[in-house]
Amino acid sequence: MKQETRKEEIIRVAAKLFKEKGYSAVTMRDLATAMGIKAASLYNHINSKQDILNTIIISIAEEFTQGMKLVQDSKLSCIDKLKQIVALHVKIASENIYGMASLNNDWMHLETQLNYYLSLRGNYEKDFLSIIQQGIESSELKNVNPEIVMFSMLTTLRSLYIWIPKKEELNANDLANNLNNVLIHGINI
Amino acid sequence: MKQETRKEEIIRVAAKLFKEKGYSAVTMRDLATAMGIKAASLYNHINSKQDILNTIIISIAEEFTQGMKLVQDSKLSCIDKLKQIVALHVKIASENIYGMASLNNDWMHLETQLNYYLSLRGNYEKDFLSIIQQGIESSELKNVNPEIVMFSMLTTLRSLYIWIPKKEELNANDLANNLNNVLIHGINI
DNA sequence: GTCTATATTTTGATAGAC
DNA sequence: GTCTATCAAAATATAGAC
Repeated sequence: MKQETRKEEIIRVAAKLFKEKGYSAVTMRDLATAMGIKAASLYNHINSKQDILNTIIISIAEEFTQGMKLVQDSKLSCIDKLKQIVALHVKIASENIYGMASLNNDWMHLETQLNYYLSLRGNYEKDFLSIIQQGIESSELKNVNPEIVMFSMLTTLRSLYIWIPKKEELNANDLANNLNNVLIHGINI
Repeated sequence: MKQETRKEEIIRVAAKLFKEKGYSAVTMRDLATAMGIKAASLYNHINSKQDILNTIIISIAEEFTQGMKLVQDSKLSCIDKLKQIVALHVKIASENIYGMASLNNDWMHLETQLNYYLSLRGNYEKDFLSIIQQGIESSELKNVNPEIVMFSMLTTLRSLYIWIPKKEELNANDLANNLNNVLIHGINI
């Protein structure tokens, strides 16, 4: 278990504040107070507020990109690939509740890294859609609108960070299984 | 067709800017520029930035509350009630793309109206959950986790404002039908 | 209904002492 | 690694002329 550096601690606390009020509404004084120090002291560890946001968002976005690559390279059926994607989201969201909020809500406040983030997101969605389309072609999935399926699954998965903290009694495995049932098999008899 | 007042125009333009950058990141100067006037002139029509947010969010939240009441008072089956809720979200989101963004992302910046908003939202979710639970009891729905079903449906529906503008070729009816299929009947064969 | 001018507060960030 | 002191810019909002 690696010891958390002061810089990492600042980023972790910042992500928590960003989740509660959003990047723009959190001031460096808010962050300093939460750390128990003065605002000026933050700059001994980080370069700027913007740098904190970059670190939070890009690290998670790259984690998703890596996870999607593993799913694609696998020889799984389409439905099993979708289940792997559900598990990927449950895992990342569980481990990074606060960061997921910034990824979802504050990506537009990225500056130098905005285009890089958008390219990662665009590719992720392209790959996701392609899995669904293959499932329809191979008759593994119903002939549904693939974009609506992706939209529905992805918004649910991207919002897990809101919901996981309210349901601490569900472990990651149970949550992923329940989500698979609901998202893939539907809810009617 | 009632003529739009200057105040309504300001609120409409503000909602559009709030959607793009969030409430906190939009300045009164941004809003004034978008209106083609100076910031000070805004205050001839509105009391404060906060008042704009109140108006945007509370009006939509009350619209949802009203719609849910109609669904509850109906004698429809559980699945038909869920379909009515889907249609309600599609309708409100279609008519108020920008306002839905504030409702979803900037409710925490409400001040005097925060508790009122939270009570409306809490009651809405309570009613939604109750419909799902009744469907399970009456065997109209599978024995799924009702909270996961509500979470999945509600996050998808609440995010429609992101997605509708990208799919202008789908009218509200087609979208609602497609969503019903995906959300209720699932996607696998 | 819009303007200029301005008051007041808050913001991100830096310099330099300890 | 933290502090005090401070800067320069930007924020919401008001007053009063036109």
